[in-house]
Amino acid sequence: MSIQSENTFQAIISHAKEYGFVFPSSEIYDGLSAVYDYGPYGSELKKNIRDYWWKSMTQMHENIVGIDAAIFMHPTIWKASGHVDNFSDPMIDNKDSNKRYRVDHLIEAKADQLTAAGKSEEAATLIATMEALLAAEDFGGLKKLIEDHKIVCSVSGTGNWTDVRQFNLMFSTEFGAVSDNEEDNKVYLRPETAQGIFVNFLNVQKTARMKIPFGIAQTGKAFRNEIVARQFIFRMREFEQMEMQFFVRPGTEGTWYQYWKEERLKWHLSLGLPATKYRYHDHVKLAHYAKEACDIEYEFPFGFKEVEGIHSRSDFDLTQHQQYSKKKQQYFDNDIDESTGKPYGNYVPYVVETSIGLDRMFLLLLSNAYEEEVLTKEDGTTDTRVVLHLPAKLAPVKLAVLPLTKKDGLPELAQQLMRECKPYFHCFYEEKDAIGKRYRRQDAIGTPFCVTIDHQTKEDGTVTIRYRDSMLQERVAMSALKDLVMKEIF
RNA sequence: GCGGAAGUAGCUCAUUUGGUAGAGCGGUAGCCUUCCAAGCUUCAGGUGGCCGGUUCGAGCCCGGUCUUCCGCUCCA
Repeated sequence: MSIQSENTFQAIISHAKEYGFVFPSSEIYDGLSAVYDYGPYGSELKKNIRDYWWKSMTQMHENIVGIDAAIFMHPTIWKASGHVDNFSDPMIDNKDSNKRYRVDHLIEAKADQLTAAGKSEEAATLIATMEALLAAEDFGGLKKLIEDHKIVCSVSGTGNWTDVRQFNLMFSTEFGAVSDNEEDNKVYLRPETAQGIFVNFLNVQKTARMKIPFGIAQTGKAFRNEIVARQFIFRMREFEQMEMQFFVRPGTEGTWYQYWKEERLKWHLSLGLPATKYRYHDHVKLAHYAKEACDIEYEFPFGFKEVEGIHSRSDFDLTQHQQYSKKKQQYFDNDIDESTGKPYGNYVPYVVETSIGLDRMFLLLLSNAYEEEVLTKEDGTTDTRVVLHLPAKLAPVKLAVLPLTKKDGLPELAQQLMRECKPYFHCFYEEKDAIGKRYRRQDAIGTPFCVTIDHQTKEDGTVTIRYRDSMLQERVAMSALKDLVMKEIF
């Protein structure tokens, strides 16, 4: 029985803070908007998710290898990828309708009106002025131009505008200590990890002697200067991605797209997460690089939201890099094409991408795990416990070792068990407070197994293992414990 | 970015019209107990988000700012 209150999300955020999973960044300085830090248990959980993903990609697929590319990359990469151009347009908002316009679209529409009214000369002047101002990045001038021509919002009909702003979602900084010209030294913090894979495509293919089809996996931080970043760690300005780019022969991308679409959902379900909380969302409107795209969505407390994306990116990225870098990004395919009897030969591979947000996966697990459970005690009274039903293989702490008392040599036996298990998985030792209280503390951080050492342990070498989800207890040999836990977390 | 709401101890919240802040839970140290948050004792923890204004006096009134949540917008 669970209390699914409407404040579940709030409760999860509080719990994450109270038990050392997630803290607001720079909290003693009032925090930094949409930036969060992971605490002792949070960093363990996050690392476990990352490791599980990494292993499922690289270790479990012989044709997938990993890399770890730098966050700084050559500025031209972002021109080639389309990130610079697609987000360099100045925008303006109407304060009454809250509708946002691209400044050039707004002014061009006005020019069209003028032309239609027979004032084509005025229209031409307007366009020329606009282009000069855009080239000079004179945002004040652009706003004035809009106001001077009494351009109004088509929804509200008013000319109540905000200032003109440039919404580039990439963070930039200067590269190198001495700078004569800021633009020359401008570098971006990567807005996605994928490009680090694309630009290393040939390095990896050659050195790891990979044959198509093959994949390159990477986890790492990415940065986006989101206009609105909210919902706890769901949308942050600094976040971590786990991406895999799968390079395939042109013409086979549809099959591989289907394959990874299904494979990735299976990965989620392999963690024991409920299928009913998942759904696919196929994209109708596609990004500039995409051929096919879908999201794997999960039902968070605030609704169905994207956790992972699977995109068929065609040869867009490699072709762009080939063009901008003037280095061929081709692969020679020695396999025989049955229709011609000859090798497939040189081509730019197509790419199917799987891209999952690590922080979103973290929030997903926390949302799924959190429960305020009502317990009915033997005397009929009720009690509640807060428990995180995290998958055992991802839990920050796997085993809590708890001597029933701190006397009679029980701590010594418990320490012996600690020494035995510590090298294999994360253990936690505690002898303070009543046993029930210690169980509850472990429930709150999602520890799947607690072990109690009592007086009987001294006589027959058995201990009590207590399971987090069922709260059931069993007597098992202390010597069997390590293997018992190992079996559950692998 | 626009609109709405909120910010008091680690968490959840009190503090009746302005008079220099309390509780429960949690934490800590110890006693006692020993299989599901028992009890007793000890201690720690807040310049009321921050800055300014009004006032003899501000957690409370006013302005600004930061942060968070909700709706809209955005999300290559």
